[in-house]
Amino acid sequence: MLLEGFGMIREPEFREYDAGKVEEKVERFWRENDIYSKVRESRKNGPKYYFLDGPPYVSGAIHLGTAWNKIIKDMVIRFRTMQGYNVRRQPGFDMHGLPIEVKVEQALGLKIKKDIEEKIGVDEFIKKCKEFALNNLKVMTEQFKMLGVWMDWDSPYMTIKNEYIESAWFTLKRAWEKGLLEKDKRVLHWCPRCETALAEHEVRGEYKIRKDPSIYVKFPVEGKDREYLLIWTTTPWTLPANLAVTVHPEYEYARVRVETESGEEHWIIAEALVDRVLADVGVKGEIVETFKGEELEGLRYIHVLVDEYPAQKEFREKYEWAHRVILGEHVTLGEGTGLVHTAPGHGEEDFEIGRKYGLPAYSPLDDEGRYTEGRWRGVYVKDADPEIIEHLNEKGYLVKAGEIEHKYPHCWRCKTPLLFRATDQWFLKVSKVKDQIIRENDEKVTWYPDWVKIRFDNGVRDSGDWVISRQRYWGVPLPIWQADDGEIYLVGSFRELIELSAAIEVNGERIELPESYEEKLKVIEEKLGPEDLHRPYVDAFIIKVNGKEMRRVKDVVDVWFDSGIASWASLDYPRNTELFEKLWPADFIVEGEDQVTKWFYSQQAASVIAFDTVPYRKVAMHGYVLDEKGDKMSKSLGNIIRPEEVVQKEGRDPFRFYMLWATNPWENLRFSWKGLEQVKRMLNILWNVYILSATYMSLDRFDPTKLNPEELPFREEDRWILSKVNSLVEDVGKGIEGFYLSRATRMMYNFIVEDFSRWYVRLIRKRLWVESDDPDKLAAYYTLWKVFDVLLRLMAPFTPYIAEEIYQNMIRPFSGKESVHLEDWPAKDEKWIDRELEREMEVVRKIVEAGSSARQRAKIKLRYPVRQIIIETEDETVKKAVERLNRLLKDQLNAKEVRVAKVEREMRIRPNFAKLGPHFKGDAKVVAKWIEEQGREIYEKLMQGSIKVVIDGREFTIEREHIIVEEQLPDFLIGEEFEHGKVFVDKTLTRELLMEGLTREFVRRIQEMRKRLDLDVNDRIEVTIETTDENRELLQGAVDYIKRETRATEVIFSEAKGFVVEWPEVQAKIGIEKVE
RNA sequence: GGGCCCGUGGCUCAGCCUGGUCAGAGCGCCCGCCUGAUAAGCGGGAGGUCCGGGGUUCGAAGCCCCGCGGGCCCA
Repeated sequence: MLLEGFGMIREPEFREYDAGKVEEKVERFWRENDIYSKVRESRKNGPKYYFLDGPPYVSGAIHLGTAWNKIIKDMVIRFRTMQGYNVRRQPGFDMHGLPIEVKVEQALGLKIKKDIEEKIGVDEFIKKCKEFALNNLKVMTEQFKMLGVWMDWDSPYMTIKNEYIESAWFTLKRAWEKGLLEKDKRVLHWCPRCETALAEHEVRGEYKIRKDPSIYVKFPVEGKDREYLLIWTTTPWTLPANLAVTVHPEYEYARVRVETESGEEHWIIAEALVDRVLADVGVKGEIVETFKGEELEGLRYIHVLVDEYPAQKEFREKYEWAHRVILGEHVTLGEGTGLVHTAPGHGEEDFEIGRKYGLPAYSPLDDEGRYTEGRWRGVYVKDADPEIIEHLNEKGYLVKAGEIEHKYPHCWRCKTPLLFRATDQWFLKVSKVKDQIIRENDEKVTWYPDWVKIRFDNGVRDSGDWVISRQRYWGVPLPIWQADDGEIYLVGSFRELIELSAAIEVNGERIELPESYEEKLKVIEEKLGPEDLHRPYVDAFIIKVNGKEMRRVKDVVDVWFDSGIASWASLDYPRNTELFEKLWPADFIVEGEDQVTKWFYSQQAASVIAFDTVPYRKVAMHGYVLDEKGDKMSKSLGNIIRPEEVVQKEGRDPFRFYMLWATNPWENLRFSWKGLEQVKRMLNILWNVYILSATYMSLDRFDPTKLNPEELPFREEDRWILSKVNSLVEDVGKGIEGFYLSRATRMMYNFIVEDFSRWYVRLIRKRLWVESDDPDKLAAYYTLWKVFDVLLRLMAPFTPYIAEEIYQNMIRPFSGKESVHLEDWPAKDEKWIDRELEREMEVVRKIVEAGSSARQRAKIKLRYPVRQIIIETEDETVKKAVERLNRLLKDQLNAKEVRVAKVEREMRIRPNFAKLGPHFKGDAKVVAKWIEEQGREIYEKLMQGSIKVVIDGREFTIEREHIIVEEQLPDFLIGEEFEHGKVFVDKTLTRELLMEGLTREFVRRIQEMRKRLDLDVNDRIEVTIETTDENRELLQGAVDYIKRETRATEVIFSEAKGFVVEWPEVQAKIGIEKVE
């Protein structure tokens, strides 16, 4: 049975490119035919390619940045798949953490942390968090699908799964066994309202302008009369915890004699800041002496609140370095006095430097930010600020109190100003494996672009230990069990937990567990429920190790640790080992630039701790998406553009291509609707070429499989575009491989617009109009078809929909593949590549461009032929091009003749600096000046060979290339320069040329009129023309031609009849009438 | 304060690694062309201190140094 329309190209379904319609249709096709599964299946036996998705946080909505990220990933995945790899393409989601807790708290109307345990209960709270996370995952999945991203959406990795949490436990246990997990005291951001430590990343971006006190305080130097260290601070409340003053060892410091209200005093200030500080506090003074900061080390001062804080007395006695000047490189001269008030319990740098000098991290605050001792005991620290200032004033230590507006970190959730506070936390001792991380990274990881590696290494070098404990609920529970005597045990798996468990505590009731594993499990399931490694389930377990009972430390793990272990946790390792052994490490990851010191880092840190090596081989970085003006998109600016909006307005393909085209991927992308418009136009042009091709091919029932390309009479332009498309294969491949994505897309863009549509189609148009099965036409068809065959495969990873739609009609009938996405990535076909031809065609285009420009200046429309066009050139390629591609030149320039020749003319001689420079070096200017003074005779001499001249008493040899010749043209020529010479258009209009041009003017207008009447191509007409005698005379000889071209039975010069249009441009009235 | 990146016509970006072809493209603007892809397509033109200042060089958008502005990260 013969199926109509099967096995051949059909009339396209949509005449116009409507991205939405095309995409909807293709989406349906994929779904109904299960193309995605077929693609996966088809590469099942290919070499492994482990792509690892950086898990987006399940915040609920993706933004343009997330979209960009996934678009890049999808493009790479599709590309690698077409290359034959069996790509792991599992998406992931980051689902734990404080952001979700906060959302849930808000939804439940909880105000403070205690509410969670007291009002709702941890169990219920966790349930809600989980619900929330899963729900957002669903929403986001739909959004990603909407972008045409082909990943395994049915089986994403989720950080909340038991297997995943167990993987975290395993990793932490490894760390413990290697001595890389420790409990320690650290200074961290602390929210006094939420009552938890906050991670760095939670504080990031939460620095808000705030008014704070700005005070200068003088610390009396011990044993000196009226001599003080001058310090400046914006946090008076930290003064009770002051333990030292830090100066920079290298800076110059000055002892300044000042006149105060209470008399003459000496202040110590950084020399560079003396003027500014004195002006600021409004005191006159002069420098008495200067010295290096290091000379101040050890100088003791009297603590200004020592009476109010008795603990300070003890410190003074117990610690050698308490209340002394110490040295620190972190001191700057940007603000303050160059002497930094140092409270190790309240500042990160203070803590570090304090530790170096053996000072305690004194931090007399409770969880809610109130002093636990001293004069202001029970007072919230920020409330104490004014009281402390007043008190210092009374004691005479206050030099000046003012206010300052500066950036200060706030809790992103409740907007409370954060405090720095020393607390006990758990750390991964990354500092011990830093060198190993850098070594492994340098050895095994390729970075795109390469300089990101430098940024990364610097980041690693600067990083400290990793605080992984959080005093919260929704996270991986820290698998640390502790006995009353402090002994610690790390549980590495669920099984181990069960094995070690002695009892569980449910609702305050202790239930002893039986001995055997199976029985235990049964009891646990009965009393506690099925395995769920979250709180509060795990909190219930009391384990017995070394004969001691242990309970879990209540903390959860920093959510960044979750994603850090993704490369093995997503493979369910170690609960299942198969995938891990097959796939690990990941071949490729790609994320935004903020991840350099986050996910790129957390992964390497966790991996080196667990496996002594890094978990990925190739890593690429992309930038941020900004708005058109370069501003960040934010709610407050109201400039947010949602991906859905873009997809809906412009379509998925334009969006995708645009995002991979707009800028180098590692730079920030300024999202612009106009740019998107441009990409759409490109796709529209491609579509038009498709419509054109498919329309003709379907009419002719073109079948490339019935042709033998060896026998087709390809013309130069055919061979040229085939060469070009094969070169494109190479360029695009290289672009993707090197992560020069915009290079790849720009190459494609350029090919489609410039080469394929603007040039190739333009050149072959007339060949397509031939009606019979002309081999010349078939060669053009075949060429068009072949270009599509290659081009569509190149485009498939970028614009999967339009590529598919065109493929289905143009290629599938002959390829035996159901989808373009089942095709292999094209291989460059060397035998088609002809660089010489490409160069020559380039020359032709330049000549046509220059010729058109000359024509335009001569005011000769393209419709009017010109007698001749002369190319003047020395370039061999140009000469060959003009010869070989003469037909094209004549055709495109509408010239009777195109040839290479010399044009006689007047000359002016100028020096050629580009050549003079390298030859004469320092003397170039002298020689140039000399040349400028010469006339045309030097040119003639140089045509004979080099000449020797003496300038300023020195001899120089001058060559032809050292001069540039400018010329005066004969009047009938009009010239235009191009890259390798000049193009001259002969303006001479003969009667014949005029006749031809005018005839075409009339034909065109008659055609236009036919179209306005909506006549069928086969309808015959009668033409009547009223025009000037001159025109009539010219047209008389072309009547037959006009009749043929316009399908007219008669062309009569008389009163215009029927449908009449006046054409003032050609001084004529034309009438046409349909002949029945 | 430190590290890395970016700064080219009104706008978005190429070019910079491998110094010399008058500094390129698209959008926008102005002027034309084409009309058998046509509510599309094409050509031409105007428009630039290549962030600023030094330096290297016969010659710098490009290499080096110092600034300025922006981004990310770290302090």
